[in-house]
Amino acid sequence: MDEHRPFADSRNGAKSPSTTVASSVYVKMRLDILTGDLRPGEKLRSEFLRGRYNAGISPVREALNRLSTERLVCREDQRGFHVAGVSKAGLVELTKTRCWIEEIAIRESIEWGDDAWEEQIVLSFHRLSRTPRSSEDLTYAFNAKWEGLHRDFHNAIIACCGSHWLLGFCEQLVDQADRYRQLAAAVSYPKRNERNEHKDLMEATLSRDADRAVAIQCAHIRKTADIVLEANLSFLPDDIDLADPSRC
Amino acid sequence: MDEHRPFADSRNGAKSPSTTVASSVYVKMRLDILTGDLRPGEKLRSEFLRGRYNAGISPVREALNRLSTERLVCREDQRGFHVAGVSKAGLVELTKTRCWIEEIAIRESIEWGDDAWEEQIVLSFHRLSRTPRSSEDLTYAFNAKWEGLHRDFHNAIIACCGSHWLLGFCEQLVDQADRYRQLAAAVSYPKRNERNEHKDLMEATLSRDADRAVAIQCAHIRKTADIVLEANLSFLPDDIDLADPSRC
DNA sequence: TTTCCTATTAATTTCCAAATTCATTTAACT
DNA sequence: AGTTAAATGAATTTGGAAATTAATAGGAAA
Repeated sequence: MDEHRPFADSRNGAKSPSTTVASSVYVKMRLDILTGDLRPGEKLRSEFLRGRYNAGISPVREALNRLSTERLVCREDQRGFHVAGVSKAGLVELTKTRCWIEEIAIRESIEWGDDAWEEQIVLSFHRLSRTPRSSEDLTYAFNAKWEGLHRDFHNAIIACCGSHWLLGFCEQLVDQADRYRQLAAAVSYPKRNERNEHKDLMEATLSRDADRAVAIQCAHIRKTADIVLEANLSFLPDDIDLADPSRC
Repeated sequence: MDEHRPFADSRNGAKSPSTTVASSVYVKMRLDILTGDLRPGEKLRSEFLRGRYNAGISPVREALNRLSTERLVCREDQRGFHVAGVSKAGLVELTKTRCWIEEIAIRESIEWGDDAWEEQIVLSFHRLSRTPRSSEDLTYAFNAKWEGLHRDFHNAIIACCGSHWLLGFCEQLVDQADRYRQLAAAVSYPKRNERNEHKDLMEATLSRDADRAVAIQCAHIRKTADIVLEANLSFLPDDIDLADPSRC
């Protein structure tokens, strides 16, 4: 119960959509999982979360239940909740699926995108390219602003695919991929020139060259995965351990 | 608290995974939404659900939160829950997306499927073909057994696609499509010979003719959608009403 | 009539304590 | 020793009451 209802504006008829504690916990916990602040496989005890997010048990459980159906949290009846686990095999499967789904989204978006769509891509690329990847200069530190703009850019590309379902699937897969990306961000930084990759993607998209845009995007996705795989992270198992409750 | 924990088997080491009230409500409510027993757009008040499922508020809310992230229920902070709405435009978008996703799943599954996969397809087709579409003879009545076997058959086809994500997406889209199908089931029954459609799909799949299998499956999906659209159901709006809270 | 404000009612959300279930240890027995 | 059973402790799950918020109705002012 900290910053709940920061401003209850009731002057004009525009109803201010006040949020709930459950939703606020949901957003925070989701972010903590994506950044790896809550580590893969970690047990999520209600008392611990109660303290961490300064909320009661009910809103905490509501958030956990929401996250469990998006596969960020895994639930076992009568045995509570875990952060979903990760594995090399899982990353390979995820990467493969992302390439399939994003290919459709890009092709459709390029076919149906209009002027406003093009402008949004240019704009979001500009904003992204002016923001540093890391919030520190020499070492890697999570930069929430860059992360947000990065998502905006990739979302702008596929925005006109014509299916809310497809957009939702892409987002869910990006969420999952982000968890792996954060695991290796420190290792890979600053080996990579992501700006050029994004620039190429933008140019191919704006010139409506679907084949090339798809190729660039898939290479982009695979490269990120390869960096994680080649980092040989000790805490990343080859496959999902079926005895592990965080397998999901 | 009716049939909770039907048998608490603790003889052998194999831990019997006892379920929770929340999960039981979740399953029941999900089914009620898929069959249309809880109608699209309907408000879901906690008191009403409390009575309907004979449970406390906490498990009911946990079920609602789970369903809301799978887009079967739509949630508005401080304003409660609705069954997700339906519309003609929504059905068109859903159908388009299903064709995209299932095409990938079928092609991959045909590429990677083994002997056991083929046998499972034959088996599930056999079971499906021996089960009546309707649980009554002349008029349509929901037949849970047929619905289950129907899902099993289509799942068997794509089972070897190699991606749990893709399988999950297919299932989510089938869930949504089922809601539309039930809306028009009474109207379309018994106009259609679904058995032949399934037979053709099975044969194309077993002969590893991916192009044909995809064509049949997409036609299958589109035909179902067309029946719903052409039924001109009075309660099916053209587009989603943005003022309607059940829009999601 | 319309708009705005207030009082009232209804519904949602949250906290918390009791009930249930799981995990671990200890004891008893073969 | 090894296995089974009971006992203890810890964690999850649940029901309901209290707090918060939205929706509604009624009345005053423009």
